[in-house]
Amino acid sequence: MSHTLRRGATIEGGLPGIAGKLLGTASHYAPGEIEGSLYHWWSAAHFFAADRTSPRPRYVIMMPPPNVTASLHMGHGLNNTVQDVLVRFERMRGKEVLWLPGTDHAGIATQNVVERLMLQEHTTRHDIGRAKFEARVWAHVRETGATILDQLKAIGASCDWSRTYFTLDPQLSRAVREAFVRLYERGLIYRGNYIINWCPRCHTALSNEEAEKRDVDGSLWYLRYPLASGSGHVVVATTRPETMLGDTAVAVHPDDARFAAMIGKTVRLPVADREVPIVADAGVDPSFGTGAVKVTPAHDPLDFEIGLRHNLPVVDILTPEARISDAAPARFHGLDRFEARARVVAEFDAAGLLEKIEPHRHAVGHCYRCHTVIEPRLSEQWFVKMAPLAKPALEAYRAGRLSFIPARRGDDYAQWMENIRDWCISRQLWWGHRIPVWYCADPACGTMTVSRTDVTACSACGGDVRQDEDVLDTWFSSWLVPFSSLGWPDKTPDLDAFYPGSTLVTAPEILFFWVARMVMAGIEFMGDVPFSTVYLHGTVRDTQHRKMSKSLGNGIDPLEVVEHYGADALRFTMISGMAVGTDLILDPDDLESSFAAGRNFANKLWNAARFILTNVDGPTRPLAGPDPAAVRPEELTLPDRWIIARCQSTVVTATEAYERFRLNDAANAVYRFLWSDLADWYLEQVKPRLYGDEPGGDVARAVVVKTFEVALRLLHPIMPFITETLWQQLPGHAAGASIMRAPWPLPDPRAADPEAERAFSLVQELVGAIRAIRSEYHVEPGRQVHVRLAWRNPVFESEGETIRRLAKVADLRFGEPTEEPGAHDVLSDGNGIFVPLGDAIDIARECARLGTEIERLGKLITTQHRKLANTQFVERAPALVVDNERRKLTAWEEQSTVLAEKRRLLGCA
RNA sequence: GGGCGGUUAGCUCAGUUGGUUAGAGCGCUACGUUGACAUCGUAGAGGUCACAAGUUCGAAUCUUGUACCGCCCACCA
Repeated sequence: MSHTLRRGATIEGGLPGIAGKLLGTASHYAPGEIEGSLYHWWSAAHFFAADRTSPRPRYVIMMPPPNVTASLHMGHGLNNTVQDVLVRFERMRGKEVLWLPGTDHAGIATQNVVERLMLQEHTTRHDIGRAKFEARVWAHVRETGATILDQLKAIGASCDWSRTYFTLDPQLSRAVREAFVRLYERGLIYRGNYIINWCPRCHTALSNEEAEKRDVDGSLWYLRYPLASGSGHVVVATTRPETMLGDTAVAVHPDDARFAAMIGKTVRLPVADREVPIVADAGVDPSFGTGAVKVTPAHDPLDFEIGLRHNLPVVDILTPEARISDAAPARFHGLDRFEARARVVAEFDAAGLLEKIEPHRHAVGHCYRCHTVIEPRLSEQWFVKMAPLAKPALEAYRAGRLSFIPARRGDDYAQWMENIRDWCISRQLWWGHRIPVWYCADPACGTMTVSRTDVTACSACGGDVRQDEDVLDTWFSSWLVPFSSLGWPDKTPDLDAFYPGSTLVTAPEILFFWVARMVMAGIEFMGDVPFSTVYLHGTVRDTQHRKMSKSLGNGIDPLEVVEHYGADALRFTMISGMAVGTDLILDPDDLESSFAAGRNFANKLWNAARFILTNVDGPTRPLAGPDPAAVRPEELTLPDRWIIARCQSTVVTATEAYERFRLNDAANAVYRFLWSDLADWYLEQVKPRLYGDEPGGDVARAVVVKTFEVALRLLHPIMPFITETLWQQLPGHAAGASIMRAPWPLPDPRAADPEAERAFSLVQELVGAIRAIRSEYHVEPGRQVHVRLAWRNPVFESEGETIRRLAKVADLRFGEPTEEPGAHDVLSDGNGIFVPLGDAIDIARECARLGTEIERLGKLITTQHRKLANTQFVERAPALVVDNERRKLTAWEEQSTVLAEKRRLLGCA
């Protein structure tokens, strides 16, 4: 198999700093000395780069672009490790892989960061003006911009860095304008006055998705509005009493008999001292509060609609800072909304108009960037009409062109699409893509020009124009990334080669912000979904299941983990610790408990490789194939056949697990093979042959190297550094080749060998049983014991040497009943084990031990008898199951008989 | 308020169409420096699978209910 280097790159003489390091070195793997130079080599050899001219099938992943000002946290670490695992897997499987990285300009977030910095310098963006502020942000971004991408390299991310993008790049900005203008031309973008989510701290509108709902313990205030006619009143319930300053009506349900007589009358609004009508509107829920609702069209979405239906005036009582505006009585001017709330309530109370206060828990919107309580506020903004975009995006999902892992996330997607609401895309920020709309300066003309290119004169009258002050929602550029990053709207070769992509890997938080919108944009602008599978992985949380965050101080710094444990340990922990649909729980106060396993595993591999390499000199024989030097089947010992079969089954298990995104299963399968099967058993078993004390050393070497090498390939996507390091040391591949581009191991059905697996597992069982007896009776570690087995078993004869060595047995004999004192046990096939221990044996203890075991078996046998005596079971259960149960019973009975006989021989009471 | 998940060993989690004597890693206990590895080896302790009822020859697995935890959605002011 050839390992083609990209773009003619060749690495002369192997890897700098790695070759020759392995042998004769310390017994501890030192990732820090290796990872950097390995990554550099991979990168320099263009192993990460995608070749658009390649005839191979494509595999494309768009990295969720981190915020340009972000620095790496565990969430990024997890997200990008998952992507890297998939990408490395598919690369080895022969796909032409593009993993495209980029950064997001992150409008609000970045602007906030820079504004905070400026605050320390005692200046604000308003002091320096828009142009200078933009320049200031650019300077900041340029300075810190690539930080997070560089940090990703430390965890081994194999992105195609040559194609890295930034959402404010000229090319992507052009795409944004193109998308805006096209949607505008299709009538899907409009401008209008609606109630939007307003963040009083960021001074901008937010989309519905950006308004984070949180349950808050508030109150429901019952306010009495006296009827203007003089006698009587109506009581309204509200969670925001201060908004009554902007009330322009009271509404009741048209069918509500309690208020029928009041409809059409007016109330005298206390505090604000205005007269407002009582109207009937079907939007009112008669069962909530008093059934009468105060109507504040400027500050509530439902009230706004009621206002439209009844032609009510709109009184905006709030400034952009959420202070009371001059639309309210003078004594309220400038009060913060919460101060005003207290003051309004106090005045109602003083006037005897506060009916009651009830505690009330309800959801309140918070800004997703700064967590300030959002104010619903009437405002003129730009919107995208979403229903026409959602329809085909929903159909694509229903038609199976888009699938989710875990599958139930598809329900969330469909539900959101079905209930889609228009997207408010204008933001009152300075950092972002400015809205490509120009207004004629001449009010008499009033023309609005929407343009792909900058406009300097009115398209109608040729007069001066001014551009819309607002910028677009950050997500308006992100949703185009699957194609804008490839050159759209131009028909570039990259776009042709790499759209649509394959898999999208992200956290569920941005399913609606980003994933769903990308699907809509992909279909709208490219005519096809941007990816076919969405893998939504879990969230990184602490042991109390709280999301890791800077503000909570419960974060773990991935780079610190890399420094202390190595990138492979970090990756192994994250991958093996998270199943599909579950979160990743880590303890920030105990890194050792989380990451030691990965480090230890890497170290185990390091030492296994040291051992193998000290005993392998040069190329090994092929295990199969036309090569006349190939190992012939009859040359293989039972342990050889066993480890080859285990290796084969690990290939099948791991491959399927990777394919099904069950990465933890893949990690565990390879872990178990390498540690439990290969290191604990096969390497221990094979030592004499490797040392040259026995014939067949060349076969043993071939088996060891081959199975180890296959396992390294299976593990490479998860632990790329250690696997590459060790793989480089193994014989049998071309100079300059990388495991990164080595072919994925293919399942070979001929390697399956159930007979060998069964036989060797009996050997394992016998060794384990003898060891347990040794341990139980505190036989000195160095001392050899004699072992007698009740009956002859060819496997134990052929593997006698192995058994003697691994269990420290002096001699293994068969069928010699004896009455001397010793310890007894029985194998699952009913074969009895006897270990004579002479004076070391405690007869009473041994009797008790056997008694306990017989009792345990007795219970099983009783249950089993009952089960098999049950005609219902025997008749209804599948024959295979019944047979199996019969076999179990026989085995238990045999074992029990054997143990009972042993007890008799010992003279137990 | 609606929808969806989860609850298995001290901790983090596996357990695929019901057939299990319920597993792994970490942690814990005892012993151990055997010619790869003490970041290791060997052996071991530890679970009425949240609770209750049901379906079935058989339930960790299916159904219903309860409790607790979590996620998503929602204009009852």
